[in-house]
Amino acid sequence: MSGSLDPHPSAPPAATHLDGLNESQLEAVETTEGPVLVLAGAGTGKTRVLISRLSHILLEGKARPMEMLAVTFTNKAAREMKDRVAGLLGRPVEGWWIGTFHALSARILRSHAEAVGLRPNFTILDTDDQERLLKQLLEAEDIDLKKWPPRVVLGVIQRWKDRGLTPDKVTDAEGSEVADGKALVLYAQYQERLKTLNAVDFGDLLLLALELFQDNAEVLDRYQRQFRYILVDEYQDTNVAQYLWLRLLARSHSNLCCVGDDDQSIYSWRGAEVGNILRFESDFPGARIVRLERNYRSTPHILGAASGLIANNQGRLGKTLWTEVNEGEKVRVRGVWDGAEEARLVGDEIEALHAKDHLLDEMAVLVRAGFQTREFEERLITLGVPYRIIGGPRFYERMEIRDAIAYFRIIVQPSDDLAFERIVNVPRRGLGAATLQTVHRLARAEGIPLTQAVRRLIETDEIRPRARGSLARLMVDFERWRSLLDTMPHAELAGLMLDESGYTEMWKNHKSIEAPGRLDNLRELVVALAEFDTMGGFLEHVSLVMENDDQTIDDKVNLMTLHGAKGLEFETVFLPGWEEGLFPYQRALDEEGEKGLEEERRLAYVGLTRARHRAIISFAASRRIYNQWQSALPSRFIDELPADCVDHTTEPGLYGGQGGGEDRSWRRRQRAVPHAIPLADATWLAPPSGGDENLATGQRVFHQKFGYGRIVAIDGDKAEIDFEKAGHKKVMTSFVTQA
DNA sequence: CGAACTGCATTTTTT
DNA sequence: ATGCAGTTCG
Repeated sequence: MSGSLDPHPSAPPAATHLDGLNESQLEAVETTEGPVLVLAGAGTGKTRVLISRLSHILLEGKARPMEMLAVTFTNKAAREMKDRVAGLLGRPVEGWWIGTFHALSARILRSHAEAVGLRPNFTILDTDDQERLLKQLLEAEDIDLKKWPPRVVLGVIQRWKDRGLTPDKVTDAEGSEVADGKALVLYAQYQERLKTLNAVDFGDLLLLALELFQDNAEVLDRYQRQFRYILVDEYQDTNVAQYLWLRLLARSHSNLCCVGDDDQSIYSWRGAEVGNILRFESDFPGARIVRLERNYRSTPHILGAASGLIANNQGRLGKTLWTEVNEGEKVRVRGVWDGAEEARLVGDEIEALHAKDHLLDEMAVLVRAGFQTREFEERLITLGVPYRIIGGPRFYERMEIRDAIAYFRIIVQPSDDLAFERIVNVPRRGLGAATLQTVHRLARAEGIPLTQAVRRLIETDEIRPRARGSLARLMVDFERWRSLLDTMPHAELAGLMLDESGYTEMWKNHKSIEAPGRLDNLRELVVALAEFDTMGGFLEHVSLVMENDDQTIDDKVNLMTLHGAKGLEFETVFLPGWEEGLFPYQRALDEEGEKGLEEERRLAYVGLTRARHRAIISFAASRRIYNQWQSALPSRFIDELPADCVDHTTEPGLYGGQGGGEDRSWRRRQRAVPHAIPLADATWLAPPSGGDENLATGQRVFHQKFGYGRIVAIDGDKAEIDFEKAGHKKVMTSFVTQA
């Protein structure tokens, strides 16, 4: 999925689906039979190949759309593929199987739910549900939640699932030190609970599909016959379960085309196995390997720097990227004193480029970790340069959306205990821990869903009359809503539920700056719902597909993590924070050793290869982390960049060096006397305080984050401001400008 | 039941 | 520093 931000400007437009492809691209497209591994280096036109290949198979009449399976990792990539094939063919493609591993698995499982012990309306749990469920199990096992937080144990279970291991396949020794040695028991219990809840988690989608194929020869046979051509994008990101899934489906004909780049494998921490791509040839005998090495994106210096860097990794399949372009700037490497100065440097460069009519959209600041964006945000706000942050919380992860969805879920699937627990006392219905415990006890004793337990309890006087009344009313509501499911349009029903339950009311009465936004989100949710045929279909969409769609097309600087930048490209890329400990990240080194280092290096490679014309790397001598000043050494990755591709300068005057190509005197000194400088005093280098000195009470001002407002009071460098949209806030005066 | 307090960690992220 | 989560107190 090459740059939704900029689709290959240098590749010539194609008149037909094969026009303009180079020799190896053509080979990748035309080798339709048998296993093919396309090693697609960064910027080598991978997306074009994918699109052309799919079109080619369709146009050659080798398969109908429904006989083609195209697997991606993200919904975004799937959508892009769909759209671009449609664009190439000049018509939408109906009925083909394109989607993420998870979405495709879910689709298959819905048709064969009974075969794996589920009912077809099974729920797909989100992370929040999973953690709450596991927490209950941990508590029941008397495990210290401080020592073993649910998310850690869940992580262990997920890694097992990534490797295709059901509880019966895990060796006892594994995870024996996790959760007092009970990790495996917990895993089994967890799976048990999911079955009872008629629910699956993301890992299960893969695992159960695998189980379905393995245990039901006729089902597997059916899908093997149906999917005559299989295409996989980002193969280096597949985990073991996904690999097994593919291998089963491709077994009969082996018309399997995997596209990927081992040098861009940056997701091992979430189960991806580079080994899958490295082993492709032996896994699929007779496989054809096609290397895409001609780069259409970057200048030779950028490519040279990236290639030189990645050459330090062992066990690569190996590619040599080349380009016909032969001019361009060297990669700039710049040392600065601290993070603030780094932000100033980047900000100034952005302003300078912008002044020369470069689009802000074409510039990106790529950081190792999310918290690093803050310094740049602050600087850009001060400069009044618009920016956007890519990444961050997703729509369906917001509290109000999850709550609303829990209401929908409990209607569609009465046994969804997790949904019930989530909203039983939201809004407040006077149902406290005591009441819920009674409900739980009965449900557990009888092995029945919570709602059913509630139904029984309200017939008795086991619970206090107040709570009993509340629960009775809630049950009546559920029943009524459920009865409307068939007759009322579900968007309407959704709105009705949110109103009648008091949920919208709750946010209307909530006096916080977020409340109006939350109500907006709820409205948006209901609108989105209207586009689906059924409530169930919508829930599937929400759990598998829904994403941030604030794809505003304003001209803004892009701030994101290196991970978030994969697949994108920009004219200018800033790569700050190249310091030992931060990048490569210390923790990756501690936890994964050499493997961790290599993945960090791949991350650096990904970062560099995002740039078309300009890459600017920077590092700071001292950085404040968790309010502690730490001195830092330049990243080892900087040393690994070939000297002739790089223009290494330091701040003139600051370090005694006069800039200029190979000046390393600054580094030598740092190495000689690390930690020698009392860094806590480094604040003298901070930017001159405050922006606008003319601010006064009553003044109307603008703030990048909060919008327009009026100053109520000024206290030193802080001002209290009543914002029109965001409410009352205390902000630094340097962040506001006169409106 | 809700507000205040304390302790704690604090990469990367998709489905 | 900061924010979050879990706990404790009123």
